Amino acid sequence: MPADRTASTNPQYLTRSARKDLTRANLLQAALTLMGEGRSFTSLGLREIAREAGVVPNAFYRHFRNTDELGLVLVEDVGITLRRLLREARKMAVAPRDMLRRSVSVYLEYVKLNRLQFMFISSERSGGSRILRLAIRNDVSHFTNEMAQDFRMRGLYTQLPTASLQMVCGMIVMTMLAAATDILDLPPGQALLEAEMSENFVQQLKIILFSATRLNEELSRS
Amino acid sequence: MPADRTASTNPQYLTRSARKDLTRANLLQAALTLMGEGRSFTSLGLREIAREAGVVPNAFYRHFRNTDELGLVLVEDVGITLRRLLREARKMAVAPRDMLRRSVSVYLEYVKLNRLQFMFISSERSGGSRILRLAIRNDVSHFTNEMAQDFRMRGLYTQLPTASLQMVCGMIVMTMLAAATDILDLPPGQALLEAEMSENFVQQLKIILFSATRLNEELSRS
DNA sequence: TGTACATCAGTGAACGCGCGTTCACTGATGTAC
DNA sequence: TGTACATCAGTGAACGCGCGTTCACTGATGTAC
Repeated sequence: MPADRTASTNPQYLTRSARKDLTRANLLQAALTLMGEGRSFTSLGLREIAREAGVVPNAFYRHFRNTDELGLVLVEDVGITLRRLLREARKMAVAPRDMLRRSVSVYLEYVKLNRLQFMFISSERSGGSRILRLAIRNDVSHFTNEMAQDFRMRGLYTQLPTASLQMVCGMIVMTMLAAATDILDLPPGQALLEAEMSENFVQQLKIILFSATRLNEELSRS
Repeated sequence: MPADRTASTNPQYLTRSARKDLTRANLLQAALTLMGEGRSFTSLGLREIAREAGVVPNAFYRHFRNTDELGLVLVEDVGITLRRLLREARKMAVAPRDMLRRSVSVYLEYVKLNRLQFMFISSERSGGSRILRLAIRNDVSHFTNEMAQDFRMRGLYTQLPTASLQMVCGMIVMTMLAAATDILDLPPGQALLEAEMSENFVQQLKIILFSATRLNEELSRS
C-alpha cells in the first residue's frame, strides 16, 4: 500500500511543513514507481500519481501546477544524480591499471542503483513532452561539458582542441546512455548477458578513446 | 482540410477496396501528420487520428484493432524506408574519393525526406508502448546486420571477427540515429548549424571507422 | 503558560469533457444468375 | 445485359469511464498576544 512508504517516519511527530515535504516526496516517488511498472512518464495522469502517493487528486495542486512541473523536478533530481556520479569518478585514482574497465563497472552499478531515474531519462529524452525533453538534454549536455573539463584537469588528451574534446565526450555520453538503456532492459538475473553487454560497452569506449589519441594526427590526413 | 489529401485521386472512380486502402493510408498519414505537429505517437488517440483522417471514429476499426496495431504498420513502413536506404548506399561506387562525406550527405538528405518516419523512430524507440519499442529495435538491429553484411561483401574490415564488426556497425547506427534526431530538431533554414552538425557527424564516423581498422592490433594490447 | 485566531495541507463532492467501444444502420459497390 | 441479393466501408448516436480542474470545507498546526 502506498501509505506504507511513510510508515517508518511517523507523520504524527513531524511539523506541518515537514509533512508537506513528505507528501511532495511521495508524489515524486509515486511517479517513479509507476514508471518502474512499465509506464512512460508522459502517459501518467495527475489522478494516477495522487492515487499511488495515497492522497486525493486535489492535493496534487498544493505541490505542483501540473504533471510537467513534477517532471521538471524529477529532471532536477537526475541532474543531482549525474553530478554525484562525476564526483565519484573524480575520486578514482588517476590512471590506475584497468581504469576503463573499473569506470565501466562503477557506472553500471550506479545505473542499477538509480534504475528508475535512468529509465526516466532514457524514455523521456526523445519522446513525450517537449519541455521535459529540453530539460533532460540540458542536463545531459552539462554532464558532457563537465566530463570534458575533468579530462582537461587530468591532463588527458591535451593535444585535442576543445571542440574535438567536446565531441569525443559527446560520443562517450551517447554510448553511456545507450548502455544504460540496454542494461535496464535486461531481465534480472541474466549475469551472463550482462557481462557480455558490459564487455561490449568497454570495447565501444576503447574505440572512441583510442581514436581520440590519434585525432589531428591520422584522422585529418585520411 | 484532411479531406484534401484525397482530392487528386477522386474516390468516385475507384473500386470499393481501393477506396478502403485509401482510407487506411489516410489513417496512417494522419498519425504521422499529428506527430509532425509535435505530438508523440503514444499520446495520440483513436478519435484524434480518425478526425485528422476525415472519418468517423468507428471507421478506424475497419482497418486496425487499436492504435498500437496502426503503430506496428508504421514501423513496417520504417523498415521499408531503411531497406531502401541500404539499397541506395549499395549503388554508390566502391570506395570513391570522399566516400564517407558523400554517404553522410546522402543519409541526411534521406532523413529530411522521410522526416516524419525518422521522428517516429526517434521518439518511440525508447519511450511509450513496449510493443512498438520492441518492433522498432528489431528493425534497427536488422538494419545493423545488413550493414555488417554489406561491409563484408565489399571486403572492408576483413580482419575483424564478426562480433566486432557487428559492434562497430552498432556504433555507426547509434551515431546515425543520434544525428537524425539532431538534424530533425534543428529549426529550418539554419544552414550554418546544419553544416556544423553534419561535419560533426562525419568526424564521429571517422573516429569509429578509424579504430575499426586497428581493432585486434593496438586495442587488444592496450 | 494559556487563549484566540490565522494558516493551510489535505478532503470530498461535483463539473464538463473527450476518450474507446458498442450498436443498429445506410447505401453504394460487387456478385450470381 | 438486367435483376435481385449480399457485402461491407463508413455513419451516427449512445454508453460508461477516468480525466483535469473547481469549489467550499475541515481540523490540526502554527502564531500572536
